[in-house]
Formats: sequence, C-alpha cells, structure tokens
Amino acid sequence: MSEGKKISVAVIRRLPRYFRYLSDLLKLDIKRLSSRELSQRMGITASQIRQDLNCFGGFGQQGYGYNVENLFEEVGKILGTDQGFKCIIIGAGNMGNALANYENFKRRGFEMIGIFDVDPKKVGTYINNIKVRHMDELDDFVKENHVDIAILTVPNKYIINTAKRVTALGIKGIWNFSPTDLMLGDDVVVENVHLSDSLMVLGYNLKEKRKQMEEKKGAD
Amino acid sequence: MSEGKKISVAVIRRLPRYFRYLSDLLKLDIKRLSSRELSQRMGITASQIRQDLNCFGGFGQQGYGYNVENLFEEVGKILGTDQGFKCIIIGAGNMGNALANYENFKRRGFEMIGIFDVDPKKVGTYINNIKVRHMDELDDFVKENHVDIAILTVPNKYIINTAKRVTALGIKGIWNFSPTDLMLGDDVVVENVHLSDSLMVLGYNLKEKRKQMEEKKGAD
DNA sequence: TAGATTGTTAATCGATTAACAATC
DNA sequence: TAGATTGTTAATCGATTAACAATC
Repeated sequence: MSEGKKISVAVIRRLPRYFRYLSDLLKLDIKRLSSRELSQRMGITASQIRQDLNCFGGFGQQGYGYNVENLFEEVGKILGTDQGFKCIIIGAGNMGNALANYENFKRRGFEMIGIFDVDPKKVGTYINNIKVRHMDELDDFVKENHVDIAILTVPNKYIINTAKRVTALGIKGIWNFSPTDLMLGDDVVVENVHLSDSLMVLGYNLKEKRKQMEEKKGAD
Repeated sequence: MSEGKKISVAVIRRLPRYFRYLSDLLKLDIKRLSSRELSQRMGITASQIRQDLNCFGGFGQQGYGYNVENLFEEVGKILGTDQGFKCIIIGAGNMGNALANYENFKRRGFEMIGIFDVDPKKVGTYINNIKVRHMDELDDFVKENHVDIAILTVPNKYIINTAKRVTALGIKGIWNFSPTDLMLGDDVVVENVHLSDSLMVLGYNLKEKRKQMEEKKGAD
C-alpha cells in the first residue's frame, strides 16, 4: 500500500484553489510567501495550509516561507497538470460548446481532442478547431486515439447509456454535467457537476440571509 | 437568534441531492420510503439521512417511514423552490446561452428574466424567449424589475467590476462562473462554480486511481 | 399486540486549529 | 546569533455513525 497516508477529499478539493492563488501570485511577480500571508488572501487558517501541503511533502523553508514559483509547480505536479489528459466532449450543445471554447483547460493539462454529437447539422463542423464527429464514429475514434476523459453534456435521458458506452470503451474518467448521479464501476472515476444543485444552495443561502436580516431589523 | 440550531454547510449541500432522488422516486410512483431504502439508493447511511432531515423537522412516522410526496415538498420548501427567484444572466456567451436554455431551473424556483451583453450583434436577440439587452440598460432594468440573483458568465477580467456593479444595484445573490473567488460584503451571498477546479479534481483522482491499479498489478 | 422505523442521544471518527520544537 | 516560519504533534471541534427508547 505505497504511501500509507490516505489523503482526504477535503484536502484534494482545496488543491485547485491553492493552484489558482499561486498562479495569481506569480502573475503579480511575488517571489516568496508565508503560510500566514496566503491564509489572509484565501480566508483560511495558516495552520490548514501547512497541514494540507505537508500531506504531499515539505515544500517550505523554516524562517523563509515558500517560494511561490516552486510551490506552484509542486501543486501543479500533484494535480497532474503535466499529464496531458486527452478529453472528448460528448454532446455539442451549448454546454459542450462552452467547454470546447474554455482556453483555461489546456493550461491545466487537459486537451480536447474530439467532440461527438448525433445532429447531422453539427457533424463535420469545427468548434474551436476541434472537429465534431458523429456518435457512430466514437468507437473507432477511441480505439485509434488514447482518451483519458469523457465529458458528458448529453440530455439527461441519454446519460446512463452514454456513460455505459464510454466506460465499455475503456475510458476511466468521466466529467458528468447531467443531473443524474452516475454510479459506475470501481475502476472508473466520476466527477459530477450538478449545476442546479449549486444554484439551489445559492437559493437556500439567500433565503436564510434574508431571514437573518429581517430579524436584525426587528431587533432595533 | 431565532432557531438556535446552526445548520452545517455539509447538510445544506446534501439537500439538493435529496430533492433530486425524491423527484425521481415520485416519477417512479413510489409512495413511501424508509431511510434505509433511501440510503441504499444514495449510497449514504440511513443514520445520516435521519439526522439531516431532523435538522428541519420530523417528516417521518415511526414504523412507516416517509411519505415520498410529502418529503419532496418539504425539502423543496426548505430549499426555497416556492420563492420564485428572479435571475439575470450577465454575459451571453456559450455559458450564458447554455444556462438560459436549461429548463430545469424554472421547475426549481429560478426564473431567468433578462440577459445582458455588450456585443451589438447579440443585443436585441432572444435566447429561449429571454431578451438580450445591452449592459447600458442594466441599471434601469434592475430598478424597474426585482432581481434576486445575478448569474455572472463574463470573461474573467471583467468579473470583479461586474460583481461590484450588480451588488451596488442591490442584488444580493451571485452565481459566479469565473475562476476568480468573489469576496464581497457580508450581506451578499455568493456561490462559485469553478469548473476547472472540478476538472482538476477529476484529473487528480484519475492519476491516483491509475497508480493504485499499477500497484495492484505489481502485487500479482 | 408485535413489528417496523423514526427521532434523538451517545460514541466514534476525522478534520481543523493551536502550540511549539526544529531549523533556516 | 536572533528572528521568523516551517513541519509536526497535541488539543479541540464538528460531523458521521451507532444504538436504542419512543411510537406509529
């Protein structure tokens, strides 16, 4: 069992946030950084930052802090920005289009190498220089090209079958934009986006904040 | 301090998931449900479900379980599906388009009442029957129409100013699709989507899963 | 009444925060 | 060397799970 230490999902979900802040600091030409400085920028405790980073290694130096460029590279390596993940987008609707046009992904190690749809009007066109192919070509394409991740932006009623199809082809990573939770084999990694869940949490918090404000006003 | 009991974000983030599963169960015409049955479907413990629900009230009945329709309505009420939140989308790019076309939102209590952009080619057109207006019209629009939530899908370099502008107009809810974390006043509720964070977590998990598989293979 | 399942209290587990010795 | 800040251990806090009495 390799490293022994199990890293919690809470820590993992914070990594991309560190990555973003470090990227911004680099752009601001800031060379060094203490955990306290970073904690103030991010609104978390310095203790948490040091704990998180020390899950992966001692990237700092006592009395000095962290070298921004070095830490940025280390966090990138942990996240796999050097892996060159090859992705295909299934569903060339608005969401598929939006994702195909996101320039951010490439810089983070994700390359879009194909888009698939069933609409004959879309097939053959290019979105951000990526060819849109018919779903009938999917199997051949995956056999001829290494694909790490399938990004699923198909209508919800097709999601289960699409997920089964891509996993049958050996694709092990799925980024799921449908509201359905995908329960797949233990060897497949799924990340669900669930936009309406996010919006509903916003709605809840807004409602509660209003209630709070009402009470405060009432107390005067 | 009204209710006293503070509800944790972990619980709140699970609510939309309960809502989704209950909605599916309703469609399957299932009338009653025990916490154990739901726990098996959702892959969480029955204990957690009962704890979560009891933060808001006793919706079940000993010896019987929960009435699906009733529980669905209660969870909906907690989340505010009856609030009719009025939303505007700022940025009519691919992401703005995708969100304007999501039919799911209305059913969950969120209505899109306007879209704003600066591109003269887009201004005046309609997306899913919602008029696209110029950003110059934003202030007047917000003064004449009640707006609960601004959905920000503008390019990252404009995000801070756009957020300042909408909060200055009194909008208290922000759904932020830019990679920048918005740190706004205490009276504003922000929900960040950060798509690339989600993708990076997928990349990390995929990389680790592969490492795991390698080791297992090596052990044979 | 007997069986089932909730609501709720208590026990456990894990994550966050605090503290401080190590060390640059 | 003195000052600063890490890496890491210990203490605290909160969330999840287990257990069971209440009750339908």
